[in-house]
Amino acid sequence: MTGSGTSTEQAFLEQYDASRYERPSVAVDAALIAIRDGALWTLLVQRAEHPAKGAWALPGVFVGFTESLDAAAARALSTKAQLSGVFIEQLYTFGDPDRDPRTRVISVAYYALVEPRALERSAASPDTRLARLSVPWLGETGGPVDAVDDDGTPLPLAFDHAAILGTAVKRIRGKLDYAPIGFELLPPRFSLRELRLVHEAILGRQLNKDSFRRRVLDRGLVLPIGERDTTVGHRPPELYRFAARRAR
Amino acid sequence: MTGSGTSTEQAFLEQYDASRYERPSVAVDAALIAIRDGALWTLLVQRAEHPAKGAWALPGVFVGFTESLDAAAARALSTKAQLSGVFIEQLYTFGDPDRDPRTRVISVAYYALVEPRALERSAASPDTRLARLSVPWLGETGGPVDAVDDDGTPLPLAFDHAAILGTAVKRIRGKLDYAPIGFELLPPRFSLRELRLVHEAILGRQLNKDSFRRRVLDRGLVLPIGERDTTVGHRPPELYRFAARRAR
DNA sequence: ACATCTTCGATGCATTGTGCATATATGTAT
DNA sequence: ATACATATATGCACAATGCATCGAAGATGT
Repeated sequence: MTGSGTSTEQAFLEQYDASRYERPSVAVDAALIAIRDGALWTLLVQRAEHPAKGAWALPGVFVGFTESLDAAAARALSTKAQLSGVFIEQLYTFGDPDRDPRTRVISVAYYALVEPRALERSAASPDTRLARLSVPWLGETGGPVDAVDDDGTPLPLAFDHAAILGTAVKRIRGKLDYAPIGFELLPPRFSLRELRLVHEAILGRQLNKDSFRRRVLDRGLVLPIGERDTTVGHRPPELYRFAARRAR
Repeated sequence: MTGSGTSTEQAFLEQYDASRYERPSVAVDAALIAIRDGALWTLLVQRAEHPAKGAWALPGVFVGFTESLDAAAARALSTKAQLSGVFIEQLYTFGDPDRDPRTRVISVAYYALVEPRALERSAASPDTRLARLSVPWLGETGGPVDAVDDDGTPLPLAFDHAAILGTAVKRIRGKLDYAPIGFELLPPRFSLRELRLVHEAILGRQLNKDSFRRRVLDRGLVLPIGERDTTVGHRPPELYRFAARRAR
């Protein structure tokens, strides 16, 4: 039945052995997204070792042998960014054989939505930095994005992390149409203007003020809490809270 | 600098060694989706070996060490279903540590849209079968789906493949709202009724006939080719072709 | 005190997309 | 010839949206 050296068996073994016995490494990388000053920001970690030494990378870890992917992503956030309890979701898996020069590393990318203050706190150590994202495409075209330091200097990104960040931006833009995102990016109390600015930063374009107000209110996504923000320098806006936490 | 046995280094090594030296296997599994008789169908392969011997599985292969994920998915389609040149896209990565009883196997799942005739041809061998999908949830709720044989008998699915298929259905339903899917599931010439039945099968609900016609025509997604289908047993409908191939 | 500026929040109107009903057209089946 | 099924076009009601207008409510400058 088996053992006779036919050419079909040879072909089978050639193909099967290569994939079975030389296993790729599997990592998770997390694109942490926050919104501040009308722009998208992410958290980057400077690489201390080769390859891409000195370049800036997404926080990531290798997946433990008995660890789920979600748990590995949570561990990356907790060990590399001192963050926990944030919205996080699997994004896409990047598996170009040449994406890491050391060896074959397949990266299961995640994205997380974080309040800007929490992200600022996690960028305390000197090898981590908040970077502003510069998205060179409109809508959901897709493609890599650039990272720029607080003072405007570009931050070179390691591996294919520019593509990972671009995929995250594309995903978030797409989800905004039907999912109540933005909820994870704001404090518990916010004005409709703040919510709209979050949406505009994500989409990279301006939105109609009145349509946005009507849509959000008519759909019952937010509820007024009966207070106003008296710190704004103009007519104080009503403050709202999210009606129901979804998407988690 | 290094080598002094501090507890932090111990903790670091414990965490790093486990993930680095005992690597998970990485596979791709493909959910092939076709539409026939107003229902969703997929191609399943009966497992000849343990584990889950006799159960039905998605066509899949282990990822070669120097092989990209997309190439592995194409190889799964070509070697297990004799299919090539179809629309295929990465879906989600399933990494539950216990999803495969043999060892840790992380599966990068893909979904593909196939014309029903092509899928029928690929289900020729006795260990492959076309299965009808029974989706027990509405809209984009999500969750596992069941597979039923041609004659109505349920087909037990191996591993977490019911969840993979459910994720594929959910993804396709979501994409239908804004992407010109359905184009990969129909022959080059089709009537608006056939296109609508494809959409209804994907969404699992009926659509308004006139709204569908207007929307498709107004958006210029399809173009009349000036011929009619005279084989239908009623007034012959105009035949259309897709205006532009997108989504690939 | 007063004008000016900014944003808030409400209202009206035109446009567009959609669900639904109606009417006619054009084939097959009996 | 008649019934039946679907195609195709049109009209109407309703909802969502973009856009413009208007008054309200705060801060700031003179």
